[in-house]
Amino acid sequence: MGRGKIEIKKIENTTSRQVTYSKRRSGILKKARELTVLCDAQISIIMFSNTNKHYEYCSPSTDIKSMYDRYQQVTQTDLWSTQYEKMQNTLRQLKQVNDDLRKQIRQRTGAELEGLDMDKLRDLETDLDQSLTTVRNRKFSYIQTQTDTYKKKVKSSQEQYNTLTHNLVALEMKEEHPIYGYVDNNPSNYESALAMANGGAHMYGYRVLPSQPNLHEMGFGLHDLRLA
Amino acid sequence: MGRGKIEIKKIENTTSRQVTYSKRRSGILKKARELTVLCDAQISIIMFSNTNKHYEYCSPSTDIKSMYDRYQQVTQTDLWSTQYEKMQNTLRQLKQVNDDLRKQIRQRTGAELEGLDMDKLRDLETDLDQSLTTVRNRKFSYIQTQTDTYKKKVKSSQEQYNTLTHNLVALEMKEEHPIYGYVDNNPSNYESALAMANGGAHMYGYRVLPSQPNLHEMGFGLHDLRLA
DNA sequence: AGCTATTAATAAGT
DNA sequence: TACTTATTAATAGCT
Repeated sequence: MGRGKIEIKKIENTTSRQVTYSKRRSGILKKARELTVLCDAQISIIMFSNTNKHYEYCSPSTDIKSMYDRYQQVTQTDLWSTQYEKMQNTLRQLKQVNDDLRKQIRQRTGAELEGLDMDKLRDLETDLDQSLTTVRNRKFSYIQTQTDTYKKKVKSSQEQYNTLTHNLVALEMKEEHPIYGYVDNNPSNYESALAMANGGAHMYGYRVLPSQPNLHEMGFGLHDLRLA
Repeated sequence: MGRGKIEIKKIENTTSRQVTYSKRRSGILKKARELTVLCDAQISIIMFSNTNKHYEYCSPSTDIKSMYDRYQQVTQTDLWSTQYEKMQNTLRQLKQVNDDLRKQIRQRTGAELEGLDMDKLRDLETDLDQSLTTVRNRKFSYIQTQTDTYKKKVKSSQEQYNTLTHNLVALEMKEEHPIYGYVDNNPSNYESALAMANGGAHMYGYRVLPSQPNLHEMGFGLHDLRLA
């Protein structure tokens, strides 16, 4: 079809090749469009010229990715969709686990108890009770640690104070003319300094709960918070 | 090009459509082959007929997947990798959330408390305490419902018993020759029958916990389990 | 699946 | 790149 018959082999003349590429390319795309309409088919075409320009056609009722996915499904070549579906499964499972965990938490906060029978309610109660005990123990152990730390800090502070005072006195004695007036070498404000260092009871985040039966047993009642 | 010109619209006659599909399909594939050779191009074609049969063409120097990969590189459209990466992100996030939820649960059971400061410990304690109260309330409400049900069952049973006894007596009176001996029309074993129906305290899954301060406040102490 | 009249595509030229 | 046209190729309708 043309002014002469041509042999089907690579056109060596670059210009001719490009012209032919352009013409025949639009020819194919037109044919593809026509076939799509005439026969209700779905066609995806991707073309690269040897100059790396690309052209494509895809039937309007679909898109390139769908065509490729569908192709893989049909041909069982499964280059990508297995992995894709595996991921989707994992995703579904993770979401399920997520929901389960959330429900567990909700039940642990006392919500959604409707589905639980007596045995499960009892187990949950026991569990929560034990957990509460553990958390309380932890809290009091935390308080004790903090208390010990503050005790040490106060002691260290007093030692430092004593040393400084001692040195100051020694210095004054040596220079034989006191610079500063009277210095309280054995301060009676020890107790109040201690209280400040402790920062008051609120520093331990202590809060009176409706029921704290362990408070006494643990030996950490409010009156015990003062340092020995 | 044919015995007559045709309009480009869907061919309604199924046979004609399939014939035309077949002819034009091979036409396109031939054109694609020719273009590949003539112009040193690379072409990938995937076609689906409306009967779901698929045909493809791909230039011999490449393959379909490469073509689609190259296409998405060139067009920056990222056919699948965006989706793929999105999924991987979602997956990572879900895993993280699950881990967090698990940690939350572990902390609610009193484990892994090391990272919590005083404020958080106190909050957790308060929370657990409230949850425990809720679960206990639920348990006791469960017990009450069960108790009510049993009460009704026992009453209904007694009414039935009364009716039967009454009928039996009436029957005996009518026939004037008692078949069975003395019948307890007003049984004194009501209380014990009730106890049996209750199945004893263990039926409620009642268990004495180390501390149950709410037991009394709720008015459902052990001594209250007997039916009024 | 073939046949062939007819239309469509296109090679070469402008 | 676009238009023209002689020529070949594709194919519609038929068998």
